[in-house]
Amino acid sequence: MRALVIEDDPDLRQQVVQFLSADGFAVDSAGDGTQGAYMAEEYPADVAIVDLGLPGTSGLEIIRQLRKAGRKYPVLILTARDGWQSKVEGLETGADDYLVKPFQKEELLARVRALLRRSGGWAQAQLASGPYVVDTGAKTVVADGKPVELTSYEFRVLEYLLTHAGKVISKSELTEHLYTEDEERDSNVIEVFIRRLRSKLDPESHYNPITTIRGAGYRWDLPRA
Amino acid sequence: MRALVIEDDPDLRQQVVQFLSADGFAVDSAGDGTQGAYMAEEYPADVAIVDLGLPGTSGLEIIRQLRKAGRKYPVLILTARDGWQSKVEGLETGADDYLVKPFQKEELLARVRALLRRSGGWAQAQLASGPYVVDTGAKTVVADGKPVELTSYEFRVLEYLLTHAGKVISKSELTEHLYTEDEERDSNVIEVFIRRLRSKLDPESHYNPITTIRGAGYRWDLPRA
DNA sequence: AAAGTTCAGGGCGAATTCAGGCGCTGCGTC
DNA sequence: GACGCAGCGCCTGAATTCGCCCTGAACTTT
Repeated sequence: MRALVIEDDPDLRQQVVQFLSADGFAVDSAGDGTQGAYMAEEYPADVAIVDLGLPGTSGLEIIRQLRKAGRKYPVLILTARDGWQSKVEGLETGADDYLVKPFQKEELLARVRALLRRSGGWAQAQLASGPYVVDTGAKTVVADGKPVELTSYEFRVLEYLLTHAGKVISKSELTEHLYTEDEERDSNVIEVFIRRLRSKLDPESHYNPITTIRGAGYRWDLPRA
Repeated sequence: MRALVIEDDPDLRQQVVQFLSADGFAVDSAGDGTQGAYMAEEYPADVAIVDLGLPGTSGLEIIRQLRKAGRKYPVLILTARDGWQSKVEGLETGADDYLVKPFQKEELLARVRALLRRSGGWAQAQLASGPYVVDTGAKTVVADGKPVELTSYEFRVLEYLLTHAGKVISKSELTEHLYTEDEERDSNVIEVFIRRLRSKLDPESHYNPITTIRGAGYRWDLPRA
């Protein structure tokens, strides 16, 4: 998952980036509204965290532009305690949730995860599909009741596919959402991760959860519960 | 475990902090409601002890804010004898237990431990998992019926992992909950404690109670009884 | 003296790359 | 329409790289 952080206070921005990275996000960040607005339109993302009190283009303006440009991903806004009334404006403008500063790491992560689940159409922390149960919080996967050990990147690929179940995801889309550096690498990492995922999730080829669409990408084909 | 103490009487506050520290808690404390409310939102904690009769933001208000902000950890309220009716209000507001002043050290610790156990999903004083029995009150550990000698910090690490059995706990989360100073240190203390814990708990590698999830943290993997 | 912390070296698992092979797909020929 | 061929994309197993974590021991603090 790829997140965009727009926050002017360098310390706070640094912290938020750190939290998200540690939780397995690919993170882009901007320190002012102008740069933020640019990134919001240029870069792919799955969620944005935007401070409302920004120099340059205001947070509200960013959200407006972002929605106008057709970006559908959820936006979490950060507000100062005394500026809580602006949150209403923010939510009306198109933000999806808000968090009052100061806040705790766990709180931020919980909200972000909740937004992502909602945007994928889920309400709970555990996602079930076919014989699989994926816990995005605990980062565990269970197949037919038996735990499956996945490495960090394997889990991220699975998570992304599952969040977009039924849709074809291209390899470049996966790369963009899993890695922060947006250099298109000449590599087959994704293919390798797909292979490992398949062999770990379905060693005996009973379900074949991931089908490959030649020339287009991959698709998670099991119905979600 | 990290506790937050909010109490205006300096002597009593000092005492409570002392009790908890001596029992192995990392303790933050505040002398008035305003500061307390701030800390409640700013710092991570596993339990809070709040006096209801506070200057500044009232104790009830703190609990309200705390719950509104999504903090799930248990709250123990302190009430004066003649203000016992306020305890009802407190419990309704979201506190989990109460203690009437004056009280004894043992009573306080017992209640706090009970709350922590309940929040972790247990009802009893002794926690059993695999061949291990951990007594959080007596701070003793038994493996296969034989006592295991742990140092204070080793015990704290074990306790935290066990309380969150099955969940991946990052090194930074451990640091946050074991130490009061929240500076992120460039150090490998946690790794060292993990190592010592492993060698003491399982010298012959029979159970491997703590698995490391590379890049993410550690997880207590034995089922709890 | 015991517990806690730091340090440096090395091991090992995860991430990435590489090279070879297979299978789809489109096109040309019969 | 059938067949064959060529090209590209994907699969796959193994080699290589990279850096996190482990480990033993020295150092510091209580």
